[in-house]
Amino acid sequence: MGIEDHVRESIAETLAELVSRGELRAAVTGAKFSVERPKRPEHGDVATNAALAVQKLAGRPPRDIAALLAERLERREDVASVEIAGPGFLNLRLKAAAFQRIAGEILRAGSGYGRAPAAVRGRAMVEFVSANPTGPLLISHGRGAMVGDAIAALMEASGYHVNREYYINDYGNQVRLFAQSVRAAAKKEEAPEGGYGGGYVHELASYLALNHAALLASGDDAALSRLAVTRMLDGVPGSRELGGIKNTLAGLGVRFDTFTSEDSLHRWGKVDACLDELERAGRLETREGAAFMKTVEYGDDKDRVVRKADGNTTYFAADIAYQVDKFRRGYDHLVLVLGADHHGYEARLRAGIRAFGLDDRRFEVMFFQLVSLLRDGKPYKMGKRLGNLITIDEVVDEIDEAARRVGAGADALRYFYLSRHWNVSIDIDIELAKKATLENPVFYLQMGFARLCSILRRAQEVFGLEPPPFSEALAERIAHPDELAMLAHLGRFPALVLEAADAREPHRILFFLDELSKQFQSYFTRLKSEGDAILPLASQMAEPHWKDRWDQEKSLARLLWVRCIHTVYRAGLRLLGITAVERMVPLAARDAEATPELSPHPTEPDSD
RNA sequence: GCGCCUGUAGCUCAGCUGGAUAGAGCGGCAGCCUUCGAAGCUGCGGGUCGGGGGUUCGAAUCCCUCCGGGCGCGCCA
Repeated sequence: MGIEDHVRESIAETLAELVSRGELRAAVTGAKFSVERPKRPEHGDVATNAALAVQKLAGRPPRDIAALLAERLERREDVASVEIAGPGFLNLRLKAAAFQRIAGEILRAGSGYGRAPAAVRGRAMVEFVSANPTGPLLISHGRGAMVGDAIAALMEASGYHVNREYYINDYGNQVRLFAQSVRAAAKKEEAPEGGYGGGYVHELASYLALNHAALLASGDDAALSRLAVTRMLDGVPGSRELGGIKNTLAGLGVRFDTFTSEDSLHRWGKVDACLDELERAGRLETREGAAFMKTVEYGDDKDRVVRKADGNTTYFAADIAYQVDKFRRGYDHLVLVLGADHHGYEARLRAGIRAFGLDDRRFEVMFFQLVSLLRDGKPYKMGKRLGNLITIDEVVDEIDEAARRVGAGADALRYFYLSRHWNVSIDIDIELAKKATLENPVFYLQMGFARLCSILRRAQEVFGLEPPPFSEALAERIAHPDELAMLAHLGRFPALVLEAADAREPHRILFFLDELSKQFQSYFTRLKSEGDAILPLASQMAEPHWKDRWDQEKSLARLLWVRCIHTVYRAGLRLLGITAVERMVPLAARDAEATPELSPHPTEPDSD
């Protein structure tokens, strides 16, 4: 439990005491109030508006209530002093023990710190990406992938059982057109009207010409489109340009539990069954030969066609069948991550769900805004493979190469995609993402973690010291104001994970880590300017009898504290899916021309 | 025209679901540091929170209205 939660509990108890003594009305016990770490140090370690928040329920002036609360709070174990400020704020100063206790909580929980017990909040499905399998993943799909994955991870950490699903749009006109485009390319003909062009179509065509010539010649569109879709998803052997959507996603660290095919919904008769059900319920109406679903009755702005005059069902019909099927598969909660250009869909989907008597409060749609790429502040221009469209693979490869690390591109994209709320549009500058300098926030964040690792490594290698287990005696030596402030920050992590999960806002975790990183850097510099250090410096060890002057207990206490930061830092990075790099590439090696090949950097096993 | 998103420092964005003198990064200026790991640290300057009205002890946050930007409004998927 973080500092704020402890204090909140104390205040709630104190309010209850005051009620039982007849000082306040009973109504105040349920009141909401804020407890926060104030921005200004003169407002104490924690501040609360409790007296202001309950004034109406109590029917007394806030400063009177504040005085009652202050008098009693001051007697509590962790509280050093209480001050009444302004209209009735309470500013509390806490004893060091309140902060030190957090270290014990972190070390006891280890890598599970901040995670709720598994699967206590029910089953959720997060559907994301679901890009048409008629082309490689583009840069804007990447945002959906990262946002969806991070939201799924957050929901898991907050106690949901989460299933990650990709819906494959492998039915209907688009895939038929795709197959026809591939066949045309194989014959060196123009793509059909509204069909697909681009280098990858030709590459796929020549692969099929070599390996499936008969099928190409057959005129069997259905079989050809099934094969073409499979190759788009799984890739064409030996082709980087057609590496496959699933491999692109794997390279981004995004894994799906299930892939559901639209075509299979049709084959299993789920779409027809869904329409029959609507028909029987009187939700359909035939107009000019087409079947309309009366979605207006459920809040849509116009009725929608579900079966066209030619007898074919629409995409919308399949989508309703799909959402309903998700609920029937037993999910309590559906999350759908879509690009902003799909927002027109929400009302009709919601209407469809309600038409089936399902509670659409259990259906959530998140529309992420679009992404544009820059190079040195100017619009990105690269290969003409897809005209102006940029694939994720291209960008990932370029960053991996610059950093000489497989995974660097994925980390950079994760960072930039998750560093902003998903409802604002973003620009990503690929030149910035490639830099190994302070300007690049991804580098800063990963370096911060590597430095913590390095301190722990040095402790072990030079001094044979492991971070010790938690003990109160040792924790009492964690006394530097910056150290205590950082413990308070770390203690907020579990509550933050819950807040971020419930708000579906991964960027909060990222901001937390940036702040953590900055705090440590600031501490580290300050410590040095105070002539202090976590471990003896090389210059000190050069002096005779240096060991006699070394306060080893203090070093141990600080190692314990560093271990806490390390634990939370790693947990945060893992939630975001950013690699916790234990050692950065040495600059010398980076500059050397001798090591052109890319290799993943060895990381130590997770020992939290 | 209607619907969704959005407008906060020169730029890019946070702002803990209504709290105190609105924050961070980058950029600018002034000092300091030269390393337990290389991202340095500290301070300063920078704001009608798009405009106007309302709700209340209190509004960047909630409501109304106007203005600007993005996206969407197919018997396409």
